[in-house]
Amino acid sequence: MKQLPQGQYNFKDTENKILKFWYSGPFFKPEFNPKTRKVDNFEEYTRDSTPKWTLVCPPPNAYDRPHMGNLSGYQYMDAMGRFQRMLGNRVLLIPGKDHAGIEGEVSYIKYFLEPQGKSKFDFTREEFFNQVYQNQQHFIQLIRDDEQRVGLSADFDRDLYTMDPKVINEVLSTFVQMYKDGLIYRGVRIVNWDTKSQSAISDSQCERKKVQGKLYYIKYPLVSNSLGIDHLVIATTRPETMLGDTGVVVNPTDDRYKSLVGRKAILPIVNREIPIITSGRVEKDFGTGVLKLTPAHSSEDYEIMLEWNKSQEDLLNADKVIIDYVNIIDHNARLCGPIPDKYKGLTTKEAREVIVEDLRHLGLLVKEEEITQNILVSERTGAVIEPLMASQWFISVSRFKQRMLDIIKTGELRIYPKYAANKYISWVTNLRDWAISRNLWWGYRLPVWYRGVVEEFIDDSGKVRVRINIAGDWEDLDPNNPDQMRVQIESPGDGWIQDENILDTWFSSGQWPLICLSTHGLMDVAYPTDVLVSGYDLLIKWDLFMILFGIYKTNKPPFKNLYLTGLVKGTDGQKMSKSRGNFVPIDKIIENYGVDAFRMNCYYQNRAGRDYAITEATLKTFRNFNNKIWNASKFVMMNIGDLDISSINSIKSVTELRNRFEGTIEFSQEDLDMLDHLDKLDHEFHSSFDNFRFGKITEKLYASFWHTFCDVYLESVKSRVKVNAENASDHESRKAAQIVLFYSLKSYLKMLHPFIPFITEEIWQNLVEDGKYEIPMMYSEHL
RNA sequence: GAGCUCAUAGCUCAGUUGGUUAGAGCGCUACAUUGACAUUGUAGAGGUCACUGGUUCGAGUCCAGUUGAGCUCACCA
Repeated sequence: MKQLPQGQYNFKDTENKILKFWYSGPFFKPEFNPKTRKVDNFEEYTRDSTPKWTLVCPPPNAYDRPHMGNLSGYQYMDAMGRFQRMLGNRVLLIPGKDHAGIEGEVSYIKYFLEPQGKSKFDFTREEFFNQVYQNQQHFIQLIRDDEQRVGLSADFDRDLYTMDPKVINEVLSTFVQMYKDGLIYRGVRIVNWDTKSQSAISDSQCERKKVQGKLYYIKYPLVSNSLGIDHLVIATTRPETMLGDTGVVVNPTDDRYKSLVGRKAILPIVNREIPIITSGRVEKDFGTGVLKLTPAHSSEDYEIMLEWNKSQEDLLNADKVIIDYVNIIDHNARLCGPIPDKYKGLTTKEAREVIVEDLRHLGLLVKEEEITQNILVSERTGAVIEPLMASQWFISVSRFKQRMLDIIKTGELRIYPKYAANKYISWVTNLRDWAISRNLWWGYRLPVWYRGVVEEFIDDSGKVRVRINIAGDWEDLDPNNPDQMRVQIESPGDGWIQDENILDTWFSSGQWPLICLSTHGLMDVAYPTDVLVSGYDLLIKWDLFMILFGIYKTNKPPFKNLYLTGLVKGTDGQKMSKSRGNFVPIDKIIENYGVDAFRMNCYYQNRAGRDYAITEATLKTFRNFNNKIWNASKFVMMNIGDLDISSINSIKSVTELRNRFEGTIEFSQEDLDMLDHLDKLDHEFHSSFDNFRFGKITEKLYASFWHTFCDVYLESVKSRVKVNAENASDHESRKAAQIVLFYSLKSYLKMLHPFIPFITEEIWQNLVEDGKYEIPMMYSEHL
């Protein structure tokens, strides 16, 4: 047995050495066969009856080095991967890199173009695309280095980039197929319009922001006087949108207004007659209990319109009151449509002032109130969202909802922590058709072709219309007419123009597990994958869309277990970010404390869904722990040099150990206590991986190694192993202690390895492998 | 407004289906050690388990309510 060098544990040199060793062979490939120590071919690997265990790593954004959330997430994936390998399973962790759509484009412009005083419009679309592509290639190498550095045992030969041509082709094929299946359509619908990026964005890309606003009370006259009432007062924070009102809504149970339902009001300024309808969505207690209905510029009003029109379907034609929309805001947030000329072209902000002033002159402004409101802003650009009607591409989600809910009930998908399933269920239940086109350059361009120039415009009645110019003539675009529009990957030929938009990031990343597996021919072998690890903030974004696409393509979720990690907090307990200055850079962590200490910090006392902090105090604790492991191992190895380990090396359980030496070696009580303790710990170790309780088991391992093994057992056997065995009983007592020391240390190394692989590998190679470094310890024997 | 999570030592947190005297790390105090390890050891101080009720032989744990914190969602236009 080799002896460990004196002194403190040198994590820097050791970790570099171990990294070199791991990457000196094909050890992280599932084709690696520990029995033959050779790489099987793909066929042998897929046909082998050994259980497969597969995990797709969430691809970090390729415009920067991985952040702390990425790096700590890897630790869970890697611990599970190593554990599964130790069980003897064929393990594949598939790494990837994400082009990051809107963020990729925005960050490239911000960090590379703006410093040169340029914008993307200084280049052609192709030039810009190639620049971003090249730039991300550079980062991909840096990211891969970081991933390897923190010990991620992924198969980097299978590293996949979302802008890889194979990936692009598969993403676009899905689009074409879903279009054929009637699940993707081009339609006019209300969207969240980001005026800054000039693009629609999905609900999950918006966030709420509290602002101080004003609530304006406005008189709407009635068409005829009734029971002494000649007007209604409505309250609104957005008076400028009144030009697009197509109705007035009250709660059906509101006695104040019951008699007015079915009659008409006159919309001031434009003098349009609009019906008074009802909806349970209207709050009686807010404002005056009367809502002005602007379906084109409020998603709530849009829903009320749809519900109302649905309720009218069964009525006789004469009794029907159908509500339509009037769109009066264009893509630049300026007024347009069937409105008086004086308002046309004003921004919504300018229009608000003018209209309030005009209402005041008309004597229709009753009062103004200060109010705190939650307005919708774009998560990425920060721009205020302008809800408006637009012709966009949508995915129809209704067909997936039931199945997406069922997989929770049937247990086909398990979410950790369990309570997060509630959030998933409520999001799926309320999922609306998903707008997937984005007005950007960096991403997958829609595989949609038009026979001529296509133009979206708002007509004189406030309707959004799309027209196409074929051979000089404008006609309305009919998406079902193949002479006007086709959905396919290749251009149909000369004269066909490709849609300018790109696909939403989640459209591609939602297919990620499917694409990773199919690209590598692994759908039959590894789908659904075993676990997906993501931050809980991605549950309603990425995770949800992956499940949607998984169900679309296979009727199964793409993973059996979803482990949601907490978010990483900084030294001050706040969410970690560079701008807050509570950020410990990974380079500094590795330099000062080592990767193993960082990894322990990620697991220790942590649970699914709970935020946790990476702090220097904790890192120091685990650096000290590693040093303790090092010194204890050194002590054990110094004292068992004359023990023939070959006879005990293959022993795998405490029971087996005791049977082997039954009648030949008499273990003392302290030996037996130690062995019992290890036996229990080993059970907990296994069950903690079944239950994803990493915090618990690392805490136990830490306490057990330090306090039970070092402080109690090691201290108690010192005199026994040091004695010069002159008489037979001393000699036997010494041998018993040596056996327990060896077995204990080996057990601890195995149980600690998934979490702190570097130091355990180094000690293992010397303790068990005689310093050979031929095969990683996770393969050298099964648990 | 709704939902979720949480409230345990100075700080960060464990405490699995209720069961002796409530635990760990860091920090603090005293002492020790040339030892495998000062990145150490031994001992110690420090808690009304947010509050109030209830169930129970027994509650940090279960139930109801109150207060406070955080997160998420949302139809207060």
